[in-house]
Amino acid sequence: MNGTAADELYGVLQPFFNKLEARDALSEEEKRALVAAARQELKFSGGDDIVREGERPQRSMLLVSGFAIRYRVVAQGQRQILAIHIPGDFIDLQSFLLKEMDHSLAAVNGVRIYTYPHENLARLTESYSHLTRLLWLHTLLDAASQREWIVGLGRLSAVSRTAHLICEMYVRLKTNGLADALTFSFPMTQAALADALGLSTVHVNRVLQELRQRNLVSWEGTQIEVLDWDGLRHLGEFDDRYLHLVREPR
Amino acid sequence: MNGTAADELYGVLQPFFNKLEARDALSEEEKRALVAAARQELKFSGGDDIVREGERPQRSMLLVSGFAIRYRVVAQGQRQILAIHIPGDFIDLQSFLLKEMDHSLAAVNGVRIYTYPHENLARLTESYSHLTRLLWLHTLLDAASQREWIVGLGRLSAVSRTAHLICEMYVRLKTNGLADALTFSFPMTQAALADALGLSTVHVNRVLQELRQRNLVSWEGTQIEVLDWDGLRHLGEFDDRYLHLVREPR
DNA sequence: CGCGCTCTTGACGAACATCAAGCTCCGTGG
DNA sequence: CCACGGAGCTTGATGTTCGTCAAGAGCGCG
Repeated sequence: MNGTAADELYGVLQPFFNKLEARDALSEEEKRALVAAARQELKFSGGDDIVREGERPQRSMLLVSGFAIRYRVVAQGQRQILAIHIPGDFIDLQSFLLKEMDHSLAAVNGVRIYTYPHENLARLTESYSHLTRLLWLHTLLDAASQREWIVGLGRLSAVSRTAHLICEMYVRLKTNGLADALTFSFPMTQAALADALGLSTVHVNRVLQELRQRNLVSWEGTQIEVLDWDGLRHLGEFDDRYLHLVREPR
Repeated sequence: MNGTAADELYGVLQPFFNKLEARDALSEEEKRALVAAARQELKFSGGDDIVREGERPQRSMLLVSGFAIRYRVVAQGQRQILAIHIPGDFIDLQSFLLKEMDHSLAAVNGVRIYTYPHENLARLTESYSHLTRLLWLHTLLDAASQREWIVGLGRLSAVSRTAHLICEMYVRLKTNGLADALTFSFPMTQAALADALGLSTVHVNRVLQELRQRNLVSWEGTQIEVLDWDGLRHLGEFDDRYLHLVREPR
């Protein structure tokens, strides 16, 4: 990759660097190694599958623009979304070590992705032990979010669960440098949201009405504005501890 | 640690080695490194907390006997179990990189644990890159189970979810070398099971009655026998792909 | 012997799903 | 410019799965 392309990539990876730097220092050398290990860019349209369950991808993917989801489909055809990814997220870092996909990945809207061949990742783990730990950490943050979803699905009401999700999306977007004030763009439909929250679309609709009625959020089209952060946080029992937003040596 | 103690430890770690060797080859040198990095043994009784949310442990813990759970408690005082751990599981490997606990760990019955100081783990990641990847893999397997729980909680009925859990416990125990035929010991009460499945104890009781009535499992005290593996697997939509039981280079 | 823990059972209620229909908005083609 | 169609959102009526409450039975343990 030549100088100009590398410079451009450096800028595009900023949300990813923000995400890591919110948890630990990242040296210039490490950033350059991450830029150098990236390969070609991919684009997908909303609704497209990016990788499917059962496949054995030879590369991992870093989302640089748009939203993506992980999901599984159960016997009766219902879908359960496992994670919602935003720019700066490595959406497929698992596959580096798990090899076979145990779930699928899809684009929510138009997305741009940079790919990291598994052999490049393996080389990074041979030479950069601190960076390796940061990539490992990245997958642990995914796992922490998943635990939070388990708590929500198992023990919170539909309204609380929804409030929690909005809180999580806001804080994660802000961490990656993609939200300011209390407004952000969120391109999921109510049907997709239902698949994330383990609800029916009808019920999601009623839950959103309740959130609006309580003056907690305004949600128009793909634009969300949090009107009452403390109220929303309290309703969703949201505590950002599980996002581990402490910059310290790891 | 002297020779005799190391030899004993080598034997005690067998379930852990089994777990890793079900996914990749583990060299003698790597095993010796794992033995050498272990420090003192801890014991807890059933019901004891092992680590609590908010703490910053300086070491990770490998479970060598007994069962342990991760859990969180929500505002109304209800508990949600996030994972059930068996001998051979590293129950607290996250804390090596996440630093602060975002959930608690408790012993289900009497447990024995070996500790790995974080500095020892850091040293392993500096010198043994393949072993590092295997430890990373270990946390990815936890995450894969969590995704499966999300699917169950979001989209499966109470009976299916329960059937799925029994299937998972059996396969994991067998992988670690702790179950033969279709029988295994499972020390969780129905109340604890309810906290794992996101149900009430009353409903768990009725679900278990249904599983018995359908001749899928026999469950007496802490002893479970799977009577109809295919029936149970089908009911729980269980597919062991997510456990990644393929021995291949990682 | 009595206490506490676990399991069990029945009656009732709440939170959600399902079904069905109509609505709004927006892009597309004639 | 308007008709058309589809996707997403909204609403009402009804049904089901599960929770809650309450009580009792069995059993191990001190």
